Amino acid sequence: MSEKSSKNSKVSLAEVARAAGVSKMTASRVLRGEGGYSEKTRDLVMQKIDLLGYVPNRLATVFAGDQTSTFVGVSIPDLGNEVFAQVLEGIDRKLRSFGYQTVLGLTQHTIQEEEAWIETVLSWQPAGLILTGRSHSPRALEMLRNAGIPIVEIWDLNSSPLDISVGVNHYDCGFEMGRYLVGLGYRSLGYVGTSHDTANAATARLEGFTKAITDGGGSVARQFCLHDTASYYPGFYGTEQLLASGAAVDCIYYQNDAMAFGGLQYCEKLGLSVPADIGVAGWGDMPIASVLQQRLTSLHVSHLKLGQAAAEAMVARISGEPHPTARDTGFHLVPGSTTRQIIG
Amino acid sequence: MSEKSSKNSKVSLAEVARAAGVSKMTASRVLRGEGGYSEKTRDLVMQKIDLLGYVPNRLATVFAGDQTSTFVGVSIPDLGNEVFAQVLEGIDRKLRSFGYQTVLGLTQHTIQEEEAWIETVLSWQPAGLILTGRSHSPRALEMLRNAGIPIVEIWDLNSSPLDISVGVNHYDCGFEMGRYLVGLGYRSLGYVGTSHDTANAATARLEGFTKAITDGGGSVARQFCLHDTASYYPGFYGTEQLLASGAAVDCIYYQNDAMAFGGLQYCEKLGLSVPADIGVAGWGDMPIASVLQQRLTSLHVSHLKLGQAAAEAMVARISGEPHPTARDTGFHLVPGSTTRQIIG
DNA sequence: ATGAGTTACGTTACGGGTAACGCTACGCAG
DNA sequence: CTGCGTAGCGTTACCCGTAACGTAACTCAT
Repeated sequence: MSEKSSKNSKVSLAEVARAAGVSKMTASRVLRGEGGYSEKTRDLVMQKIDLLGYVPNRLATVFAGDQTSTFVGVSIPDLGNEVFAQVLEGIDRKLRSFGYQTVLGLTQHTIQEEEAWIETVLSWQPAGLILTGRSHSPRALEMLRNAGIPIVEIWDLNSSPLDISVGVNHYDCGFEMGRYLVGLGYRSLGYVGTSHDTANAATARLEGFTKAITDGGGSVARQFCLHDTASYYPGFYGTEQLLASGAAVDCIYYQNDAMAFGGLQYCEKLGLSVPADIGVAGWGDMPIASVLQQRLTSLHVSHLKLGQAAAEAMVARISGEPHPTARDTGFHLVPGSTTRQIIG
Repeated sequence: MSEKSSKNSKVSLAEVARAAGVSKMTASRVLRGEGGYSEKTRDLVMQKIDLLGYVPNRLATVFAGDQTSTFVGVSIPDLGNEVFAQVLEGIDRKLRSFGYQTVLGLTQHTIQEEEAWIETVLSWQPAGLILTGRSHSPRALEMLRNAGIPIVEIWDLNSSPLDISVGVNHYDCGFEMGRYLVGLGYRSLGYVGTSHDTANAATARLEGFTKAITDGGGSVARQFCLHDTASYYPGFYGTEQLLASGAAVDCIYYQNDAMAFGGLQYCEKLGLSVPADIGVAGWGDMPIASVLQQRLTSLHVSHLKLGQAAAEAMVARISGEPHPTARDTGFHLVPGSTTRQIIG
C-alpha cells in the first residue's frame, strides 16, 4: 500500500528505520526475521516497509557479507534447437526452486562468444557457472580456474571436467545407433548435421557412429549444412544435398530428430518410401517424434532431466555437499519404423 | 598468466594497487581508462591485473551507486513452446550486443510465479524488466510501479502498458484468420489450444477469431487441453478429443503451428484428408512449417524480431532516448494448402 | 538486595569500488 | 624569479546492508 513513495525508486533500509524510529540494525533484524526485537517493533517496521515500498538490496547484502550471490550463469549455444531450450528449462526450474537465479548467455556455438560472456558474468560474482560443452578458449579456462566457483559442464559427459560434468556420452550415443543400424543390415550410411568451428557433442556422436559403422564394414557419407541451428530446414536441405551429391546411401543418421523430420519430409517430397527405399534415424527423442505416424528411430535422452541434474549438481557443490565428478543422465535407443525391422 | 593467484578466488583492486605500488584510486582509473595516469603506471597496473587474475567486481561498482546495473530481468512463460524460445533468443542476442545481461525467469504461465520472480529479481537492482504478457498480480503491479525502472511488456500489444509494450495484437491475429476462413466458406470451426488460469495472448486470438466467425454467421467449438506447453502432442490429443466429442467441424484453428502439426498428424491417422475433409490453420509460422509438404495456413509473426524489438525498446528507455509506448512488430496471414482455396 | 542472564535494542566497522577534492612537482609564460 | 596551470597521483567520504560488539532495562534465583 505504498502511496507516498511512488516516486522513490530507491528506498533504503535506513529510511525505513528512520520512519519507524529505530536503528538500521533493528530494521535489518526484522527484515530477516532474525529475532531480537519486540512484536510491537516488528509490526511497526513491517508497516513502514509496506508503506514505503521498500525493496531489499541484495547487492548490498552480498557485498557486505562475503556470502556469494545467488546468480548462476548458464551458457547455452542457441535456443532454436529445442533440446537446448529444454535443458535450459530444466536448469532454470530447478535452480529457482533452490532460490538461485539464471543469468543467461547464448554463445551461438562459438567459444569466442562464450569467453566474452564468461568474462562479463564473472564480474557479477556468480555462485557458479553451468556451461554447455567441454570446449573453452584458453583465456576462458584461465578465468574459470581463477574464479574459484563451482563449474558444471553439461551436455557431453566428460570424465575429467574442470569441476563437474553432467550429461550423456555422445560418442556412445552415436556408437550405439551405428551398431543398431549395422545390425539391421545397413552399410551405406549418410549423416546430415550442421557444421561448427568447434568440435562439439554432435561431432562426438558422429565419431562414435562412424566407428560403429566402419567396424561393421560400412561407410558414412557426411553432409554438413552451414546453419547455426540444427532444426527442421537444415535437415530437409541437407538431405537434398546429400542425395544430390550422388552418394548411394541406404540410411541417413541425423544430428537430431528435428533434422530427421526435415529429412523425412524431403524423402516424401522425392517420393522415397521410408524405410523401404531409405532408412532415417535421429537423436534426442524430441517432442515432435511423439506425433508422427511412423515411430522415428531415435535415441532417447531426457533433456529436461539433464538440465535439472545440472542444477542439482550446482546446488550441491555450492552447499559443499559431495557430488560425483561426472553424472551420466543416461540414454536408450528407441527402435522405430523409419528404419527396417530386425532381420529375423 | 596468473600463476601465484590460482587460489585467490577474490583478488580486490586494492591488492592489485598494492602490488603495483599505487593507490586503489589510480588502479581504478587505469582499469576504466579514465586518464590521469602515466603510461608507465598504466602498464604496471595492467601487468599486475593480469598477473593476479583480477576480475572486476561489478557488484561493488553498481552498489557504489554511480551507475545502474546491466541486468535486465526477462520473464518467459515456458521454453517448451518454440515461439517463446525464439523470443528469448532475440532478446538475449540484442541485449548482449548492448552490454546487458539477461536474468531469466520462467513463470510457467502463472502470475504467482511471475510475482515471486519479480520480487526476487528486483532485489538485484536490474536496469529494467521485460515481461511476457500483460496480466500481473496486484502485488506485482505495485512492485513494478515502485521500482522506477523501465518495464517492457511483450507479446500481446497493449495500448496502455505499464511503460512500453512490444508485440502484436493477438486479437487482430485471430480476427484476421477468422475472416480469412469465413471467406473460404468455413462456418463450423473448431479451436484447439491449451488452457491456463490467466487470460493470455492465445485467449485474445481465440476471442478475435470467434468474433470474426460469429460475424460471418459461423460458430466455434472449443477444445482446451490441460497441458502446460502448447506443442505437438497437445495438438494431436486435442484434435482427438474435439473430433471424438461429436462436434461437426469443417476446419480447426490451432493455438499455434506446432499444435496444428500435431492435429495434422491425428487427421492423417484417422484417414481424414486435409483440406478435402477438414481444414487446418495454425499461428506463428513456426520453423516446422517450412518443411511440410503442404503449406500450413498460418499467420506469420517474427518472434526473433519481436524479441529484438523488445530489447531495443529496453535499451532506448534505459538510455533515456524516446521510445513509443507501443511498438507493433506486425504480422501477416500466410494462406496455405491445409485449408481450401479461395472460392473463385 | 545482588549478581547473572536475557531481552531489545543501538553503535561501530567493514566490504570494493568510485566521485570529489587535495596535494605535489614540474613546465612555462611573464 | 614568481605565479599559475596541469599532469599525476593520493586521501577521504560514501553507497547499503550486516557481523560483532556494547549497553540499558528488566527478570529471576540465591
